[in-house]
Amino acid sequence: MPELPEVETIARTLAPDVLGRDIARVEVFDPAAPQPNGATLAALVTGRRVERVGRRAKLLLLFLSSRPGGDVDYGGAVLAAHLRMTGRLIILLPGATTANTRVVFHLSDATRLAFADVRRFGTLHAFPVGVPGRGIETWPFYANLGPEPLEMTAREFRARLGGGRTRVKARLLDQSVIAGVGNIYADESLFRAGIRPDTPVDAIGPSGRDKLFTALVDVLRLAIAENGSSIRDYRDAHGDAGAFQNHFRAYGREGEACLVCGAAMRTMRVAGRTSTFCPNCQPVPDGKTR
DNA sequence: ATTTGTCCCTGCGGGC
DNA sequence: TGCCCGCAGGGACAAA
Repeated sequence: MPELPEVETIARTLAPDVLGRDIARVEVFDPAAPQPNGATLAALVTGRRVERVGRRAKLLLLFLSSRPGGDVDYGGAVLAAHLRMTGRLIILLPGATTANTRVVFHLSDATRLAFADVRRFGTLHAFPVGVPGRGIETWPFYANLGPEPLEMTAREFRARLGGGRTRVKARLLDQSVIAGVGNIYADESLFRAGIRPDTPVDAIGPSGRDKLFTALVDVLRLAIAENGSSIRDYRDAHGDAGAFQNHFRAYGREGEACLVCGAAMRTMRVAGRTSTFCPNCQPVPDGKTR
């Protein structure tokens, strides 16, 4: 579930509770969560200090300090969490527990950071910094990520959308093209741009691409400002829901009236995902759309 | 070379 | 009321 705005929100709400603390102990309840395994991950992160909290695509990143005095000072480590569909990163208050806890990081001041995940699709990866061949840049998923949509130019977006008969929504969801866009924000930006999800990218001209880029950036910024979208599982690091679901114009509105023209919203399957659109405001392209 | 389908896993809501 | 089916925000992989 968590897409770019949700992970961004988690990073922001997590930072005050973890920055400057050391990771004292890692408690693994589900051996499948840490990659490649709990012992390796724990060895990489234990004893390090959280120096920065960041996000790349849908990955939540904890940048950890070097470990002077250790056997080998690797110059730091990076912990990367991917929450997939139902993962959560939650700061546990003293005595509190949370359901479906898979890993708990015990920090130096008794702060506990829990990684919980009902469906267990989420993963945790840890990488050393400064060790050739072992850094996060060697992780194919990470290495292949496209640029951040909020850090790219319209010109770059127009080019990266590419050509061919690939459907535009599939291209938007391709993390190697643009990083961090998922089903919700793809549908929302296509609706705002007036482009059907199954439009071949070939049929979208420069002005259509600019419109789509503007819509995407707007939607992502608004969603970040609203602390993300909480459909069911998503919560920030303190367990609070986001509010952007109250601003959806397309996602989840099948059968409801289009907020622009009143037509009944419809769904279709694109790139293996349900896609909601307005048959009137997002028409089938007649050749080259401008 | 792309692109679609299947699978990972659990829970929930709708339909019967 | 209760059961069953389909579907859910993502991505890896196999196969067409």
